Amino acid sequence: MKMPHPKPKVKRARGVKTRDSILHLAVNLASVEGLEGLTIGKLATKLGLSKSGLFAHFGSKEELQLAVVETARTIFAERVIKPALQEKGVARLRTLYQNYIVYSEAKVFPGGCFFSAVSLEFDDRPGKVRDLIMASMKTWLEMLEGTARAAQAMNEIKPDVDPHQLAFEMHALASAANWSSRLFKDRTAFRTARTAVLQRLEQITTVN
Amino acid sequence: MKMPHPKPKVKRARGVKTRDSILHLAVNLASVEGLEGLTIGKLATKLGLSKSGLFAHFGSKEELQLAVVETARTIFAERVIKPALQEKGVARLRTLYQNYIVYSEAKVFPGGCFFSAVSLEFDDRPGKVRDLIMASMKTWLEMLEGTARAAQAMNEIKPDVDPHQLAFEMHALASAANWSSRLFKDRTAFRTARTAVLQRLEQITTVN
DNA sequence: TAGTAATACGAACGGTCGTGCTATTATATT
DNA sequence: AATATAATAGCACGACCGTTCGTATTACTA
Repeated sequence: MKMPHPKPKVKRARGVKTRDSILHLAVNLASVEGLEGLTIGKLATKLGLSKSGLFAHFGSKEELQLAVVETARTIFAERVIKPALQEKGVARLRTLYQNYIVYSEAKVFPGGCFFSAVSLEFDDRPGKVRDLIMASMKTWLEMLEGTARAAQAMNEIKPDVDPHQLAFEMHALASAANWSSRLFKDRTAFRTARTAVLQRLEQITTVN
Repeated sequence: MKMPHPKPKVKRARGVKTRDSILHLAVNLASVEGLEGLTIGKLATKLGLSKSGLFAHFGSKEELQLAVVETARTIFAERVIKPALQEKGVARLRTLYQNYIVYSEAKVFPGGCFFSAVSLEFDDRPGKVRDLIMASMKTWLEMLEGTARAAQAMNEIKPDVDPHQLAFEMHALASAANWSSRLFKDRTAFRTARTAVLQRLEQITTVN
């Protein structure tokens, strides 16, 4: 039985790096032009790669799209969800919302919220990509709803409030801010959306 | 000087009819697959026309897209706005909202709200198509805002309410209902959105 | 009935798409 | 240094895209 040296830290490094650079360009591009607007040739040209070389990293366009959505998911979690987990109760809810607005407004993706852009694009294209987008959005909505429910259990939100309803409204206002800012190229929508949610929360919270 | 007979009622009838049938198919298709997903060849095949014959009606794909948006605009006005004009004050506002929900839920377009589908698709593609979509949505939002303002002038809405803010919120909730119903294929979102708006209106109206 | 527009068709164009094959280069292991 | 393996390039394919052009068909006019 052979007993080789313990595997050195990295076995393969070159491929992972280019793969990452591909995905980061792709996710930015997709937020602007959509997941279907993504083109293997265009990506390759912009990165100074060959079409086939880039293609080999994924094996199919669908796999590329899936990887792009996963990348966006990670970034979203890092930027919006994770920082809010340090808070509790209604403060966490407020922070989640605030983080989403900032994530959209600060152009973490140049085309605004990645998921707003692609979820309407793929809502009628059955397949793995649609499923993954759908699951991502479900996770987000459930995060809002669960947080609201927890805050309610802590008596920070009035008991007659429906957490599902509240989550829906918060998401609606946040999305609309993103939508308005994209279509009309004005940033005032973020403030309008923030005003709406603050007002709504004031009505239903028991603490400030 | 010649004095010809008065022009007969219709000079050209054949072309207009096929053009209409093209546009009605195209607007339905576009609500599902987007304006860029529209393909002249696909349209022609589905209608039993030749690609070039269909193309001749518009001269370019952009012109086709513009005509499609105009068609959608007309249908939207007919279905959502026009019937509400018989009402006044806050009743008109309620009817506008209700009509939008029904328009989305009843699948006037098979892909849900046409403008929700295409406005995010074209928000980063400068050109006449984007401008037309933008103008359409602006008209809609101003319709909501103007109606709210009029209702306020009639003392049916409390004076401290910002009509712009209210219009934004109503549109946000309506869009989110459309979005949720499309992505998750569930119809409960329409009820959730309706609940939210009714509740909101109850807070700020002075009449029932 | 002849002539003239309006419509529609068929074939072809240059381009770009995703994808497969084969060769070549760069890295890692022996 | 030799070799195995992973990463990238080159090239070609069939399909479909929007668009053009010349021609045939249809309908209206004179």
